Amino acid sequence: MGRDAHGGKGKRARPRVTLREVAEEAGTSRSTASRALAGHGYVAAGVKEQVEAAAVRLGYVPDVSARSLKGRSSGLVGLLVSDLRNQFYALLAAGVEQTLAAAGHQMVLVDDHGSDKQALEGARAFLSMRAAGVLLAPVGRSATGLLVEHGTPVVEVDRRSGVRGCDAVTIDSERGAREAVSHLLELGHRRIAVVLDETMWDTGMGRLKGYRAAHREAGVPLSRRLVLDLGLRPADPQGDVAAFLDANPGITAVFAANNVVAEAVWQELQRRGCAVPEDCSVVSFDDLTWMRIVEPGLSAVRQPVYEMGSRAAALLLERISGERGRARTHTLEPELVRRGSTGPCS
Amino acid sequence: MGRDAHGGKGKRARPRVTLREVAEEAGTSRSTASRALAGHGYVAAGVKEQVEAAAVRLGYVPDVSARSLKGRSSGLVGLLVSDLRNQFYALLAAGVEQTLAAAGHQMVLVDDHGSDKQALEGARAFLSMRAAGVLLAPVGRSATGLLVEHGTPVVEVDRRSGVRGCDAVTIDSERGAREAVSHLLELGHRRIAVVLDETMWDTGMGRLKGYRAAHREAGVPLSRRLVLDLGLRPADPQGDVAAFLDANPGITAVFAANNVVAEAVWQELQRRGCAVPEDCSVVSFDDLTWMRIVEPGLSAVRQPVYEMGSRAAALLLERISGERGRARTHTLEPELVRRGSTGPCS
DNA sequence: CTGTTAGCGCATTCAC
DNA sequence: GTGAATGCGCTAACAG
Repeated sequence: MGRDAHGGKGKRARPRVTLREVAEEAGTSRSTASRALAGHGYVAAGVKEQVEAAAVRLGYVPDVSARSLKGRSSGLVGLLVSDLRNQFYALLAAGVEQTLAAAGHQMVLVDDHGSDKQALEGARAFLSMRAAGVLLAPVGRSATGLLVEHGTPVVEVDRRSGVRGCDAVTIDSERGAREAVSHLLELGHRRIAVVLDETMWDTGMGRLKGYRAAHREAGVPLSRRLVLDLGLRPADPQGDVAAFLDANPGITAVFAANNVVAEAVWQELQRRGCAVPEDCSVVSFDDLTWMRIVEPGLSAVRQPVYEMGSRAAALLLERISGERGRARTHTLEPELVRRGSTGPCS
Repeated sequence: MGRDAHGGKGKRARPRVTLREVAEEAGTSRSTASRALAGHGYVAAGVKEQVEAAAVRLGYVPDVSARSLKGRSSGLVGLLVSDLRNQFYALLAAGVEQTLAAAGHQMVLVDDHGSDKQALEGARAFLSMRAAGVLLAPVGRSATGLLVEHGTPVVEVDRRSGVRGCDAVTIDSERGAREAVSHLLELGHRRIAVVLDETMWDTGMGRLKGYRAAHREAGVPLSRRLVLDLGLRPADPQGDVAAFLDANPGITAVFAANNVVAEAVWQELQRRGCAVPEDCSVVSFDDLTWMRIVEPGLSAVRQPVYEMGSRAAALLLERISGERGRARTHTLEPELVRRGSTGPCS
């Protein structure tokens, strides 16, 4: 009894099998064994098999610490997101992981909770582990800056920090927003509210611009009173939406700039018994699971989030394998999905 | 022109600042610098400041590869999940990340897509990077087995593989299911279907047991015909549910064993215009965002998923810092949340 | 309290 | 083709 269930890192842990032991088992030198396993350099075919067999027999697991100390980098790739609980980022991470794993890389996931300071810490951690590259949705310039400065390949996702020297994969927010709002305008709506939680990034600002552009195109005047900026991480988003709707009774449609605000808007509309789309139409930017499940379905601008993750990862992999050209930005196209939440203005 | 936007790993990358340079800058030896920065061992207060200042001035970033090569492990902690796109796992990961980050550890996230083979590869990768510990939702015994065998602390989450020597954090599936189904029985339902996607783990089997136990307690006979096992990753879950409902017209309530099957059930009920709860009541095991947003709200057994992640991480951290005792299993309690989707049997 | 010494496990010259 | 030697950056004994 009381025998350690856990080897922990203590005495019971079977000591690590090293290349040296594999070499001995195979009857070669360490360097030959190394070449045999790595596949580089010249090794006699027979010897190669011997070594591989020995490695399997002994349960050899290469040590990336040693390898990356010797070489340039660990195979690790960092991913920095703002809120893993937000399904948007979870899907992004899933896309990234998928592509990375297929290429034999591992993903180190750090959540900065929207704080630039934590992002910087994350970046430092990536540097510390000699990450082969980093993907991030910037919350400031510092993380990207530090990484680029140290020569770590960086690809920004969703937003761009403006730091020079890194690739990016984003979505055409303005265009998506324009389509969504044009859709509402075509349905006859004239007092359309836009709800956002920031205008400091291309995402929020782009969506606001698209909202405005659609109005201009349709010759419909804009009103500042119809813009609600909740700010990042609002204490009571739904309450803010409620107050806003109370103060602007003429609103017949709402454009929600992302899934977080869309949720607040939807819930508030439901709470006050507002019939959708009869009393008020709604469109969201960002199309998540719940939006196709609710009744009526929520019309939304679909972002290919998962694909954005894998594209970004693919771009990064190219840089990691030595691609040198100048910084590229891939812009993915969003797509308006019309469902039941948008109807003609009554 | 065409100056590399990317330093890549090539020439433009500023060479890494090493401890040696910090030591030179501070006018001490490498070991003193090391001690000063690490905080262990004796260092004169003044010298410590000197070294720290030098480190900051030079932008020193410690190299974990070197550190873990010397010591026992990198600070990395692995997390292996079955499907990051499933919000359940995303929340779990978020909880894990949060707790790990607070303790200064990084999380390496691997998605095995439910394949034991990929899980094993992931485990090997964790071994390779000398992970300090690993958290996983097992899809077989091999990953856990390999890890434990090598002395890596392991904590299983959500399910248990049965491999001895590792801690676990799970949810009392049986109890949660029993509550959910008892709730339906109390409402007068007598033909209650249960829909699952596996019965090979404590999760699926536990929920089935709970379903049965509730019936026994209420003295209501069981019928095999009321059990639908879709199997993991069914091609057309909604279609299967449809066929099942067609074949069993007497059903007045459905208990969905997890969020994935709940979605299929819900969508199918909607598609066929079945009024919830008037025509059919529904309860889900697992309470996700969309379930509180839909109308009527979906009654669900809430699992503290995020907390499960952080508890598991906390347990692992104890092991990592040397805790030796025998394997522990923490069982978290689920909680039935009654919403509009459950009503009296008509 | 501090510096010197000695590897951690591996990949890479370079002779053979 | 192969093996001996070297050092990646760091920390943990040791002496001083």
